[in-house]
Amino acid sequence: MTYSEENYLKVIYHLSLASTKGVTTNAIANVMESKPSSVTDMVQKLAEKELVIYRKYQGVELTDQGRFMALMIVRKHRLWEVFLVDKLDFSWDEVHDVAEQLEHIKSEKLTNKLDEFLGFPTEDPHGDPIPDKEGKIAKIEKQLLSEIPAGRRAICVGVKDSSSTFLQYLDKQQIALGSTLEVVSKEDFDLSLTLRVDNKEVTVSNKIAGNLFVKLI
Amino acid sequence: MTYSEENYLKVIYHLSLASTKGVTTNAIANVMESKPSSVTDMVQKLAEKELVIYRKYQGVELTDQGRFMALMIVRKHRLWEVFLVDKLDFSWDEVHDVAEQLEHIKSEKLTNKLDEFLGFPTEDPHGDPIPDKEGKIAKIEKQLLSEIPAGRRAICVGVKDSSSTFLQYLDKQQIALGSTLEVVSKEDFDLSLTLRVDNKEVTVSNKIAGNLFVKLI
DNA sequence: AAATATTTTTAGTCTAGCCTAAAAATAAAT
DNA sequence: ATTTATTTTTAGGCTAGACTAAAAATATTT
Repeated sequence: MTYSEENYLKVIYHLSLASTKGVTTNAIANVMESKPSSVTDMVQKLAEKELVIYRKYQGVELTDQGRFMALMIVRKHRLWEVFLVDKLDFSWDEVHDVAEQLEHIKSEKLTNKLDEFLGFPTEDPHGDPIPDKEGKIAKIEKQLLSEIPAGRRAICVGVKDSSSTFLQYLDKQQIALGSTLEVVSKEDFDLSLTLRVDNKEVTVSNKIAGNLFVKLI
Repeated sequence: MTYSEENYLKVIYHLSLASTKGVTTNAIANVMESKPSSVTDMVQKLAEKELVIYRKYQGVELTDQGRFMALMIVRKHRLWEVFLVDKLDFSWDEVHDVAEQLEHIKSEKLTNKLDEFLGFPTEDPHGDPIPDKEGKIAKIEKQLLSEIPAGRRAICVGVKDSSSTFLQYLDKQQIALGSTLEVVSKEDFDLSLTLRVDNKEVTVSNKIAGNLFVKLI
């Protein structure tokens, strides 16, 4: 498996979570910042290796083998993120690019020893679940903050967007994983929310609330 | 810098330690398990980038910039080896291949945080010195066991060959870094040595003794 | 010093992974 | 149901980094 093939599998995996149908050439090209024609080439190669099922003009789906490989890459990515934050004191908005490189290191032993060293974490610093060595993912119950009605309280458990601009915004508002948020009120006009966090009131837009995962309490 | 360019720089660095003259095309090709013609190509490319000085038929030398880059790769390689052994419980004969991959991860912050996390080690698990962030290497005084006369005692401080077969041989003889070795006798015929290690006598060939670095005590 | 052997470079191929431009298939709109 | 727009694929190129085979330079013998 080349570096590039691994990236394709990973992207197809992430896109296939969002839709039940086949993942389209265009969707892959957008995420990879490449061209649809390049995607067609690679997808045909992956199909020959039986990592994806490809039907012309219909998009691709992962085979069991392909999904497992994608899960192992996601596993490595998220374990390394935990390492960077927990052991090396990186902040949660700095880890992505480095983990993007580390996820390609090939050594099952390394991955599993790292997992052990970190205490078998089940979630990465953004609240995303970490597949175990069999590829199993512990289901996390969560909903978007934007779906919580006024008056309810919830704990912040994850982010949908993990871009550094969004994460830094949350830092500025002192919202972190584990923070308790009370939805004080919801504005009908723009669906913005007023929250109580650490006894301070903060107003966040609907866009923000639509990128924050919470668990009702 | 590509993965491949980094590997060339690293190999040229290691070869240039062994000889004062330019590093030859053939020597590089042998280490890289590639062909001399491929080396010529790459070396010309590195020369254009001013990482090496290249004179046709005369071999190459690293420029200051090239040497620094090579040192940073060696630094990463050795730091990761320490990580694998000290934190993840790898044995010293298992780390090379994984470190060979990890050395290419590009993040100064990661390298320096890792260095700190490990307690700023000065040597890797094979006794090789770790360059600091400026590229400085602490000079380690050491000599080959084969040069020690009978009757003297020395501490094992490093290995010249770090192939897993050699390292596993040392494990079997219970010789580790830090072990105290007493040269009981030296055979004139084949230059083999009889050593006392942990109150046990062991005989090692001249080839073994020529790959073990020690410090007299 | 000339002849031979070795090393190194050049010239021309090949593959992976990308690209552009054009053709073909599918989807949307009238 | 055509026409138009969009998406996807095909065809043909390009570059990095490897290769082989042949030519050129250097080293070694005699």
